Amino acid sequence: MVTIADVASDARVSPSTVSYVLSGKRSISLATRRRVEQSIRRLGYHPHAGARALASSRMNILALVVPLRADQNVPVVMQFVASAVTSARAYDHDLLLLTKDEGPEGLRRVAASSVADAIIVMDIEASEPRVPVLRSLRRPVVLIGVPDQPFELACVDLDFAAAGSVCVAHLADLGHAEVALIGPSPAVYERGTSYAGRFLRGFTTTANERGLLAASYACAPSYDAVHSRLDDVLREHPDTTGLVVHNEAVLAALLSDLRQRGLRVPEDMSVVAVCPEDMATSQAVALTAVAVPAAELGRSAVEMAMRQLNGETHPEIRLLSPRLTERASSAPRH
Amino acid sequence: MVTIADVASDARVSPSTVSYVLSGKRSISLATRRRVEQSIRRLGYHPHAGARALASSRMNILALVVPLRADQNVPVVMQFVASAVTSARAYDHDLLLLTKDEGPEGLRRVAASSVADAIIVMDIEASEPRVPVLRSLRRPVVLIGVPDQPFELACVDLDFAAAGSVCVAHLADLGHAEVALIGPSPAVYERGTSYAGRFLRGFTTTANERGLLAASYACAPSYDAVHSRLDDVLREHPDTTGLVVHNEAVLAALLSDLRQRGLRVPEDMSVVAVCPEDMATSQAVALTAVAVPAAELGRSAVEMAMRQLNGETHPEIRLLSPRLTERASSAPRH
DNA sequence: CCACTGAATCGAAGCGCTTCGACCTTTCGA
DNA sequence: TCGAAAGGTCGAAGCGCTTCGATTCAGTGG
Repeated sequence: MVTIADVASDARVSPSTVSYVLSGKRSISLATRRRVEQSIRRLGYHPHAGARALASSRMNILALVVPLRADQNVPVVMQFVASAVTSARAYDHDLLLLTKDEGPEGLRRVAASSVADAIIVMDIEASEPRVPVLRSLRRPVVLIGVPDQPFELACVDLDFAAAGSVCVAHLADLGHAEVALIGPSPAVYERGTSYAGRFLRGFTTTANERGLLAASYACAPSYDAVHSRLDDVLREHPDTTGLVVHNEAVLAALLSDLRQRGLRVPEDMSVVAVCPEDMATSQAVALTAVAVPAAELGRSAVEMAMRQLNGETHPEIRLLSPRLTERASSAPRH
Repeated sequence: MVTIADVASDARVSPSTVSYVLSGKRSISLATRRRVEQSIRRLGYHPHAGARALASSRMNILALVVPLRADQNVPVVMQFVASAVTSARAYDHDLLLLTKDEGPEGLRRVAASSVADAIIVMDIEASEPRVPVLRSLRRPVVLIGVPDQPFELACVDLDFAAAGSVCVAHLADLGHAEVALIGPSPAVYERGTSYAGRFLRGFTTTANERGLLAASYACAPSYDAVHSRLDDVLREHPDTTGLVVHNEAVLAALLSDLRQRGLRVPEDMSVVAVCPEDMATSQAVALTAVAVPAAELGRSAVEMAMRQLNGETHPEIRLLSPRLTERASSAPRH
């Protein structure tokens, strides 16, 4: 194994000088720096992560806690993970994956053993039970999602209230008067996942403000559930002409069910979704949608973690503004 | 921070004794062991990962290299990742995520800096360019997929040749005489991803053996592509009554397109898929399918990596046998 | 009864890195 | 011309852990 001592003797400087070249924490003459860098390249030197961690108490690893229940929003999670790992690398950090299943003990372990310098947690519930543990870790933490009581923890999320609002507003602008929300599965509401409620609130509030009739339905991710929810909508509110779908998993099923009922999108029914961009465009009808900015969330989360690691400690709550893109699935009301 | 010295003095033993209690590498009297374990719990001691790694040159971390191109098989990747991280934890290891984008330099970095003790690589191509680098790392490596020249690297994969064979055999057993394969997107074939070819070979060989007429079509993951491939099939082979679909991404589109053509599944057309179990059951028609055993692959890969870390070094190629489950989408030919 | 063996424990030497203080040159302002 | 400041480099002290003898003490067979 190539050590810093090997590099040092190759470049005829002391190990500490090599270290300073690497970290930039002291000024080094150009000549020396170049000599050292050359030795590093020639020998293929990579600092030993453990040694570095021991000496500096920085592992250069971020932990990311993901929900691995077979939720249907798997692609979104994946997109998020992808963006987080890429962003982390941009800060010369690696990404360690933890599952929600490991529970508080897993968080404690990872923090106490200094495997990870900071922790990013996805899938935050309204009354998130992990908040106390996370606060006790004395490590930077970033939550993806906003619990009711974030205390001093940093959070980042899509502004779901605004998203709900934007969807309704779009339909209102198109002249629709009666709309319905097809929301996440009942399980999500029961779990008290915070975004579901926030979206619904935005949806309802804006519907009221704009004088729309608005109903809302939780919908499990299955063809059957979609079918009965649409039955409900059309029975209870037969004049509904706009659907807001806050449930990626049922989009395909919903479109196909509408078609089978002879309802054309957007002529007979406008559909506005909340889903990742590529999902919106890959449906049978390109969907007008508020994008779930998974990649941006991942980037933000990493950035906020790094900020904290560098001592800039404003426990910030960052809400990303929703952006609605008009596509083929929404049109003025007949 | 709680160190091993704290535990040692609390339990009134030397640090080395604590270490031996933890590692079990020397015999410790029951009384002492208990005392130490109690101190550990009471103080909430977790060994410092860096220090441990420095002293033992074991980081207890496995690296997993995943493809993060927005492939449509994202859920499969995720399932795999989930199973890998869970399995790794069972061996007291953590999982570090790397992207394919990091390239050979990333692999070298992770290996040389001892961040990861072993490396698992997904998305292996037939003539996998990373094989040389991986061999040079002098670390345990496990490939998910089998390149043409695996040299001494361990591999694990579904036996795709057998899978192709099983699908055709099933249709043959049901009396179908003319079948078609809807394969992965042309991009996959071009990339020379190894499983595509192996599946096709199994499919073709068995079709010949059983005296079936068999055609095969690459199919991009879009509604349009599916539509034209089905046009092709029905024009070139109008008597086709069985479809083997080796392309998770197009399943939904394919079923919906068949329905629009007035072709009923399975009465007019039997469909056999290769896809994850939950995907097979969540379609409009429950699909007869060979399951992609993502979870089992993840487990195997981790297990093989751990074996190598423990010095049992048979560079093994493990092929998991396909299992076909009959569901509603296949039936005897009319 | 002695020499030996094995079990249980300890002390100390690193593992490879960062970082602090010290030291030696230059440079520069007074 | 001298002293101070700035720039550049080095040596050594850890960081917290594992592991290799060394040591002690019982028990054992001859």
